Amino acid sequence: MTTASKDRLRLWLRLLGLTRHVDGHLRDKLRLEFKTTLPRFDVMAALSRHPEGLKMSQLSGVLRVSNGNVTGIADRLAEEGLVERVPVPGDRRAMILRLTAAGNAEFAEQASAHEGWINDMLHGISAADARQMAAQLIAVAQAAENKEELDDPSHA
Amino acid sequence: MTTASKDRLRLWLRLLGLTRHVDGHLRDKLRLEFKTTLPRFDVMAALSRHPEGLKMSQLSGVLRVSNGNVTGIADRLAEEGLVERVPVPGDRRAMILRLTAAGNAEFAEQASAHEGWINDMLHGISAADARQMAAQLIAVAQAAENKEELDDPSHA
DNA sequence: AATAAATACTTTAAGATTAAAATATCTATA
DNA sequence: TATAGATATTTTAATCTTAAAGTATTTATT
Repeated sequence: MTTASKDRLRLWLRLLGLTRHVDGHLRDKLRLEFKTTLPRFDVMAALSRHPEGLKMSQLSGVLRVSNGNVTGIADRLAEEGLVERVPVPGDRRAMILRLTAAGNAEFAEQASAHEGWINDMLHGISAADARQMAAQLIAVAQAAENKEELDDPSHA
Repeated sequence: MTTASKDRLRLWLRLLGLTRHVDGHLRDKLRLEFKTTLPRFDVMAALSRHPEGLKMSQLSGVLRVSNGNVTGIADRLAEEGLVERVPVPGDRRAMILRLTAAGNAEFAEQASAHEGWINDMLHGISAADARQMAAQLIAVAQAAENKEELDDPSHA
């Protein structure tokens, strides 16, 4: 292919390498320090942003994972008393998932540690550089999404 | 925490968001166009860079995944005749995994498509910007790794 | 040579993930 | 009011993933 194509491929491999590295470190930390996993953390983080809870389908939408996936994670979190399923008045098909008091307390500790781990790992980047790179990544992501709309107008 | 810490956290979330987006798209494409998966592609890509083959342990080292993980993927690729296990002369514990002729041919097609998909998705970035960002990411990754050595000198 | 320790790989158990099928319920239409 | 279609969730089957345990073989020590 073109050299531009190779440059973009190399960028992707760097992006993937760094993300996997940080991601793996976060998983290790969550396992060792909190006996939990990143998917569980992600579910609790989403619920934490919505104290009134989220319907299962909203949750899988926010997290961009399948419905069935959330079912299993919610089951295990509920077993431990960290989340609870609440019926939705007026719609017996739906269930709202929300953090329990215990879940809220547990997540507060995890979230604080999580921010600290990332701050440690990315400490080599100044705040200004972090903001600049984040802005650049937004532009990249938008370019990627625009491309997909051209390919598949159903998402437009 | 500090605002710098929040800036780094936001950068991480952007990085993760873009990576997951591209990653998901690649998985979809591999499934729909080649009836395969990213882990299988990764194994074949590693073997493609080593035509003489790799020992199972070398392969899991290169891919940074567990030994048992590679066993299962190799089993399925071998069933389809894309890779083969070759005994290592002088060490009956070890096995070398390498692409078959069919595996080589199949991977050549997949790799070419793969580069094209990434080029399409990242088309919004100029070649120069791609090189610049890749360099920046290398610096970030190195900073992250140096930090870990300070924490855990066993990796030094 | 015998045995202890290390190495290479596979197996197992548990969770994560998806697509597709199955259930249950709701909504709209005939 | 039937009933057909849509929606919300769970279940199922397959793959991926890891840590830990298990098997086989090699290497080092006594």
